[in-house]
Amino acid sequence: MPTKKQDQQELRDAGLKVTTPRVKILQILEQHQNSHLSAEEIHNALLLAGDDVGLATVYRVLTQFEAAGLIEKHHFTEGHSVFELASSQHHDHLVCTDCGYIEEFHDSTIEKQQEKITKQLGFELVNHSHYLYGHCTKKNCSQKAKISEKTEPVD
Amino acid sequence: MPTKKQDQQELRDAGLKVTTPRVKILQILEQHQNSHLSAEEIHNALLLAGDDVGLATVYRVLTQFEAAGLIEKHHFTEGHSVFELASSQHHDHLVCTDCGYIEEFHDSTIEKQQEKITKQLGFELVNHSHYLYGHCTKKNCSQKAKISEKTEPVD
DNA sequence: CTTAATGCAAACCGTTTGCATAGAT
DNA sequence: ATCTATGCAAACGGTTTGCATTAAG
Repeated sequence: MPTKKQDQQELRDAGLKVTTPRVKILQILEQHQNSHLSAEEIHNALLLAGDDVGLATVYRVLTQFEAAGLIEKHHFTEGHSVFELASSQHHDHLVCTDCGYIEEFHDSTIEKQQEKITKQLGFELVNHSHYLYGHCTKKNCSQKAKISEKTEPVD
Repeated sequence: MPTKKQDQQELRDAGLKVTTPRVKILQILEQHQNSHLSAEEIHNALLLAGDDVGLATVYRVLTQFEAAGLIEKHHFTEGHSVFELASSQHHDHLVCTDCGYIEEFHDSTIEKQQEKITKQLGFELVNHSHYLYGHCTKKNCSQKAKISEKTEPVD
């Protein structure tokens, strides 16, 4: 986990002024390296930690972080953005539609195919978004599913 | 292009009552087979054709069509859904970030890799969403980009 | 005739923005 | 001291919903 000094330097390196909200938000993201947090979740985490940052500021800071390449924004589900610290190695996501569990993957075959397809169709590839949706086999998955099922009995 | 009778039968086969809005919307989608229309674009097309269907109905019908498997919903850009008639063969999309031009592609190597990855990580694959973003080389691409720039004076 | 579909307007919800104030350099 | 960042509340934009009305079977 980076120190506060390191965080401050990271912000400066990204061309951003060091402000309390920016440092706090960066810390939250670092403390949840393996999660994918929404703006509201980050906001709640800040409040829990006793840091009164406005939700609008959270959105503004996240936008700046993304522009600076510090974080990545994803859209696992429609109408809901989540964020994660940009990692050195690119990866895509596998999402369990029952419990929301996220697995990250990197597949060089797919990465190469994407380039190939794009070139073939006369495009220059810049970006991609690739999500796989399915059912995971974690032992606590069905439990979670039951809890979140509001409508019907599971069997 | 299917006849009105065929459209009506298609609706019945999908388990939907035959109503004017549903037939009209199905027709719009058929007339734009190669496009990817937003709810609002469909609504405008209806109005242009002299059919007064409410926007709320357009959304409701599209939701039903999707549930019935008649159409697919896509999210090329955040906060904006587009729809296309479900085609017999699965495909993914390549999007030009300059002019919005969409190219469809199917790649069996990628499809297989997806299954492989999913299985390997202990998931059962149900769905995926895969968008490639880049610059196309159509001769009218840059023009279109200029036209769609809202920031500059039009005259 | 009964039940489901539509139109309208209001609600929704995640996100953005205007403006006055606080804070960083 | 200057200029940018923040907080708040209000606006936004695509989508959904409640309710009275209309149309399908």
